[in-house]
Amino acid sequence: MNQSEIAKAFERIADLLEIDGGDRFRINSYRRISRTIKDSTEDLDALSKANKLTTLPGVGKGTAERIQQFIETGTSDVLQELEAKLPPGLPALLEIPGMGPKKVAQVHDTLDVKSVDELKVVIESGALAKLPGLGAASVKKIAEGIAFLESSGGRTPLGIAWPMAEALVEKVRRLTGVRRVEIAGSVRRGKDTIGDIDILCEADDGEAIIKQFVSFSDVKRVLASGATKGSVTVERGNGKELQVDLRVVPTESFGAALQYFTGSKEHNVGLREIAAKKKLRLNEYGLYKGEQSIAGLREEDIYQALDVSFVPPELREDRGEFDREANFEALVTLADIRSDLHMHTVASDGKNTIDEMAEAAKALGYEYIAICDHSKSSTIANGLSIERMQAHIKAIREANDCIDDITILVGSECDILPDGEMDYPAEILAQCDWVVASIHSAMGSGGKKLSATERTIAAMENPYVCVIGHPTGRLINRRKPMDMDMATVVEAAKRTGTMLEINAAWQRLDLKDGHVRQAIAGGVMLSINTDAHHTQGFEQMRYGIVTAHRGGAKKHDIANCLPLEKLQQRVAQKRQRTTG
DNA sequence: GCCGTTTTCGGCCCGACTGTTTTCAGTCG
Repeated sequence: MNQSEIAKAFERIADLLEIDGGDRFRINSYRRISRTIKDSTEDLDALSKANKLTTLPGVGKGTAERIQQFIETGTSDVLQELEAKLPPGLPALLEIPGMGPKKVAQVHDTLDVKSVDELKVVIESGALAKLPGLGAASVKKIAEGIAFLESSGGRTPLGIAWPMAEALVEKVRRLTGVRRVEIAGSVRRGKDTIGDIDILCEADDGEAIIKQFVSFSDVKRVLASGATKGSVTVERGNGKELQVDLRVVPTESFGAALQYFTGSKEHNVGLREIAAKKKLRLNEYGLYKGEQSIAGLREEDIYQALDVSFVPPELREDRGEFDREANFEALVTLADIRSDLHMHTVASDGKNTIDEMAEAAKALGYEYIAICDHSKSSTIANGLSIERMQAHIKAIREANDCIDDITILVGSECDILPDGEMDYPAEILAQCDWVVASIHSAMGSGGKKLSATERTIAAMENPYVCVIGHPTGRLINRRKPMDMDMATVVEAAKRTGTMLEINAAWQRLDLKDGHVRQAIAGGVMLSINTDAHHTQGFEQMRYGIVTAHRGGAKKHDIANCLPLEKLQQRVAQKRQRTTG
């Protein structure tokens, strides 16, 4: 059983235990353990063998034994007991808005409902509405919950949700009486996928604002409409719906409310525990000593009053951000970015010319860029044959000679072939200033071929390979990451002096946040690139930046924050080291 | 289940909303 499977197993234990009416603190403990395992960058197997599992926060003797059991046997006594008692489809019922553990247990115990489909049947037959404590309104809510679940299509990619949130913020900002509007929730935290959009608004007459909000033209359904909170769904494409919550608060609570509604829930629990230890109470209206508010106007004031560092939104996930020595001040910013080191032109599958890409990059204030068109094996992407590549190299050099104030580097996004060889011979790669090596084919390679990890390491051994492009190959909601041993990849990257890419395209965000953390901990340099296929593609840099933030990346961890000469030195160093 | 500069046992975050009740349990964030 791998790490993420074990994390899911603990989540399942928690779900089943909750339906079974178990102790809520014990349930909470299992959920916390699931998250700890999911987020852990340490190798669970190694920790287990070294008897060091209990060094993980929230993991005691009992859990350590259970983890060991999962690793060795793929299950555990606790899980087996619960699964023997409750049908496997029950936890899925918890996903339905309006259905909690108590109602799930109730429909199972009284109506023998074991799945979402069986729940639909008892809704239709009217049996559900006859249960004690469940009236027509509750049943309607559950039916709508099922409909929403089926139409929502899971979580929304950040690249869709963020622009939508910005557009909604602008609409709210124009309403009369609105003083301030901010995006909160997981969009503000820059998570790669979003459950719903949260917007916070400062105004006096909440009811009037909410009324206008729920009647916006793009609203499909109104879920709630009160004096301080409105909840609606909007279309997000393909007939899918996305929930949007708007909350209206007074000036003196805006900071506290922004902190509260930004979350994450786990971060907030941690912060409130810190408050409780100081005999203070923290809620969405402020930080209170008895009845007296001691902070609430600004978000920063809350953290300061609790004597912890102000935590950037992207790092509010209860992953150790309250540590005393945490230093968030130097996190990389968009202004630190001097270049984009992965982009395509019309030579392969891009939409713009070398000149157009360079001019657009210059307009963004970049100092240098690397043109990285596809190599010969990427035939679908119109990859360049050796002859075309030779001509392309010449064209890039000429374009560079004709433009001022920006340097255009000759680059290539060169395929890593199934046998681990590069798609171009050394003579071609040696003519490049910058080589991105990527896997585009045989991603689920099995049989005699090398594993994704082995292919990646083989590429890193090549002296001309500067960076591994979109290392895991995932496409959010569309393609799973390749089965890759990131600890081994990070170690090899460090050893060979190869960088790893944070591909900023919102469909990828690859490396993802946890891997970014892992790479930085391993002393590996990263490069945040947009993989732009047209000039507007450069705008995706911000998705890469927030992903880097979530991994705790500082300016000095990012290659494209370096002055050009420093970057060139690094490239030269690797060539010397591995060739010579 | 875990955990300890108030604790090795008794705690473990906070409030709003909703629906079905007549004082609150369940759900949600």
